Amino acid sequence: MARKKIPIKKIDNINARQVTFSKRRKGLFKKTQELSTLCDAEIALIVFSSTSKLFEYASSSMQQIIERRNQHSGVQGSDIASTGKQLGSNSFDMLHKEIEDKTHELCQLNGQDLQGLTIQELQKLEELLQKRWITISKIKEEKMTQEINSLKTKEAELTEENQKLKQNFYEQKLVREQCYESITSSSSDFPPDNGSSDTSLKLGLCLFE
Amino acid sequence: MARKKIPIKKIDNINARQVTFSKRRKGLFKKTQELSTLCDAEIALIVFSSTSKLFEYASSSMQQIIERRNQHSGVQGSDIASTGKQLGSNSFDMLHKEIEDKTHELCQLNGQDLQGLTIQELQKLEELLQKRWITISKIKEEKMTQEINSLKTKEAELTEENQKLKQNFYEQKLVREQCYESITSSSSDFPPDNGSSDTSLKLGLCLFE
DNA sequence: AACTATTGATAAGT
DNA sequence: TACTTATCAATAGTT
Repeated sequence: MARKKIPIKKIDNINARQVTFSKRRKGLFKKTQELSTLCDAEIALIVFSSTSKLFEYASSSMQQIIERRNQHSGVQGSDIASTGKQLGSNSFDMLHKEIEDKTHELCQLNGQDLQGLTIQELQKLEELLQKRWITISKIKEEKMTQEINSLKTKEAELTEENQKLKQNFYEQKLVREQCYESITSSSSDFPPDNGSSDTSLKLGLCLFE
Repeated sequence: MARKKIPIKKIDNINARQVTFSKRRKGLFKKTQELSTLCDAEIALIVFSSTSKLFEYASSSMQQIIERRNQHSGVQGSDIASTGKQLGSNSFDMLHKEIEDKTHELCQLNGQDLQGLTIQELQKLEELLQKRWITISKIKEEKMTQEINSLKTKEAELTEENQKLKQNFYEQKLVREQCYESITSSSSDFPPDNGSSDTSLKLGLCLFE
């Protein structure tokens, strides 16, 4: 764009590269801001220099734009969120399998040369895995909530049953005492039940003593 | 940059805006790729048009770059992730309060003019809230797991207690039958227990019939 | 969408 | 790093 046209490939000379980086970065951020302002677009630009220094621009909030993008990605593509909900209880297994497949696919691609299109594919695969992760996260949460509710219900049922059994036990005790009285005409109490497994033995002895 | 210089402000004419958006977007993406290639930089560009259409470029993986940026941001500022872990059981309350404070701060800032530095501050606040959200998400998950385990333990205890009560009930029944035999010398069986709450009434009638 | 006059960006030099 | 400037690239308005 100036005294000479330069080929678009990595600049070998480190000094020249850093100078170009500074100049072009400045121009890029300016263009980004201009596009955002002129066309009312929401734009995020993240730049890491080869020396790992971070430069960034966001027309609004960086986090907001990233989230919006993630949501956008989630809606597009094979919609797993809705699929997962339709599948119901076995959705976890299906997603688990899908993840394994995609991971396998990812490993295979990593084994090959990472050229042009392959990077794109890797990117898509990674984003796909990301989507699955989000979906699974939601499903996991749903399942945990369901399990908690289920356990709470079970607890309530068991507690109720417990109460009934205790009541029955108490009533049995009363009946038994009446029975005892009818035999011996005595008003002495039964020994208190300690709940151990040899209760019947004690009671038996008591009856025939 | 052409026939006439245009002011950098939102283009009113919708048609002209869309045309400019197309042209400048194309240029921006080209410049982005060029910078990435020439200077070996890792770059992510996210563009939402005013009609909410998404355009994006990432020199490697979008998710990877976003995560790298988050890590970069995460290192800076007051590290809450580690703070949250240190706080332990009452961390939820502390974080809850912190969020309320930050939200309040955010509302105050929104009330003011959104000029230069204020947007930066808003951005930082939003990112701070995001960090809190992640921390809370983890804590919530921990709590859910704890509750599930607690309920499972409770269930086991109740089931055990239930078993004992049932055994006691059965043994009581045996004793009662022996008692009945000792009065009437009859071998007729008791009616089977259906576990309902009026069992005692039936048993009572049975005893005195 | 294509054209082109004009402005903008920048590579090389200082 | 900043400034200059010759050149190339981007694009606003037009067709």
